[in-house]
Amino acid sequence: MATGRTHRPATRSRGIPEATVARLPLYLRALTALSERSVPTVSSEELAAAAGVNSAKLRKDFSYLGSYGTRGVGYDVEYLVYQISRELGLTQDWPVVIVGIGNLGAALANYGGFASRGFRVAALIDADPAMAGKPVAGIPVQHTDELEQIIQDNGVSIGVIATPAGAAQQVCDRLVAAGVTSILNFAPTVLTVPDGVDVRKVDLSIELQILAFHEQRKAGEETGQTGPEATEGPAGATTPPDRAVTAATDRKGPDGDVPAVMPA
Amino acid sequence: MATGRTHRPATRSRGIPEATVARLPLYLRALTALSERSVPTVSSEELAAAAGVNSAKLRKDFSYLGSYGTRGVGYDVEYLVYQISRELGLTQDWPVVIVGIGNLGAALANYGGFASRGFRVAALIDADPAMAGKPVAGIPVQHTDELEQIIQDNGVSIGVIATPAGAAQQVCDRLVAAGVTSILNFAPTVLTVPDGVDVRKVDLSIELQILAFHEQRKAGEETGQTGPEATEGPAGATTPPDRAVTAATDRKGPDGDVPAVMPA
DNA sequence: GATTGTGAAGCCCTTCACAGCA
DNA sequence: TGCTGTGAAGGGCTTCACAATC
Repeated sequence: MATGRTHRPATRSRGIPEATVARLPLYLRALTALSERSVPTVSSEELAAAAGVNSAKLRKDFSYLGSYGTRGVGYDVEYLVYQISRELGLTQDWPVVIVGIGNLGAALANYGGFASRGFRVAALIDADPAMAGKPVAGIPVQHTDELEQIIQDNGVSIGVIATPAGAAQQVCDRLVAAGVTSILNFAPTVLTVPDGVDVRKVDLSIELQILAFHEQRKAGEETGQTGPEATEGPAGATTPPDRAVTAATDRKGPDGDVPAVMPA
Repeated sequence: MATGRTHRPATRSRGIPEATVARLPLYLRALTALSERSVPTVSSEELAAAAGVNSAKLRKDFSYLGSYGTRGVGYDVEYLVYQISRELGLTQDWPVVIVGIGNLGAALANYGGFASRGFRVAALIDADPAMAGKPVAGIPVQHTDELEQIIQDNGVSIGVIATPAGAAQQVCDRLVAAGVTSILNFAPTVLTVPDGVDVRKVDLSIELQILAFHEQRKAGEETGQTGPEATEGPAGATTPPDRAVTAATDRKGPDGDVPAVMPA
């Protein structure tokens, strides 16, 4: 998963666990696909397979929403689509602004998955005056100066930040001051927000780094190595820290088997 | 955070918890920033603040890597940067291919965060013949026909899928058959892969849906409502399911207090 | 007979609080 | 004295397994 969690410890609103909330969109997508194929009912086993989870988890998740299934039969697809949509708040219209219309911002503006889920791109905002008026995904880009006005005029409560890291906090502050209370952050920065504002973060390079970790592990297993400790010291590393090769003491890895260099 | 977890139950490689692995990139980014400002040492408290976590968690995380700090002093920034980089496997070069060069694929190709972390975009691949040869982010796009050859020639083990949902599984199969063992999936589909292949998923619309859930909750609290149950029935909903308004039985929400309609 | 809904058990992760060390 | 490293406690999520229900 991309990363992001809120600063607040997990509101756990009305008893629905965060982990369950995070899976509801998955179920919804699988159900929508079934609905389009006019499938009337589905069992927890089938739906779980389509959503990529196990069936016990799915049933437990649904139990937090209520008793929406029929024993011996399964779940009514249309009914469940509606219940989940309602629970997620997708039965209402959510105007969204995207700030930072670079490659990523444009990709987001063009992303069909938003409109089909009750999200409406109310405005695209960029700091570059040259962008102003240029249409992206059929929507003219507006200048950052108008940010506050746009938020208020459209009653926007969700903002998407796709600016460079350096501008993110400032944009965030302005969004929050103007009334936005939920932020989806694509900039590689930790945003500071007041209580009551939710931030979720999507970090492209973090996901790759997690994959690299496991990939490295696989390579090690193949050759009988136990892990990165096997490649000892900074020699051959792409970023050897010079300060690290000064004093040497007995530093231990978690297995206590590999001495390493120590900082001065 | 984006979502994605692997199908396999959490490799927990060499005793480092998944949750810790997922935070290492955050620490690394914060440390890199300190390093650029030539800060020599940092305490768990300071670093935790910069990374957006609490200090106990950070110390616990680092304890899985080894004893890399100095009591009474803190952590040596350069040394820690190196240790974490090594643990994540970033001291080696990871050639990556991006498949699907639409808006998102182009954004990814241009994303600086990759190159600076040991990831090298080895090739851009697209199914559209008209794209072939066109440079994106300075790299000429190649046609899907050459996928297998590219993977093998470059020893690629990590693939990024940024195609439409319909093409994702097929691309995934070909990547895996050609030798890719880690996949970062941006397409809104559940990918099926053989054992030994890791998949992480980043889903843009899912993140927004999770925000909408909490946003709705906030709105409910303000007006004294308890939650979505307060708006009863499909009336006024954007997607009212017709099948849902036929038979009515005593359906209960989790609090057992709100009757709802039921499928036929 | 089939499938849901759910207590109970187990696991993993977070947080606490303090011993250990520089 | 100050800060790390970590056992222990606590909490949340997943999984099991079966009673309840159609």
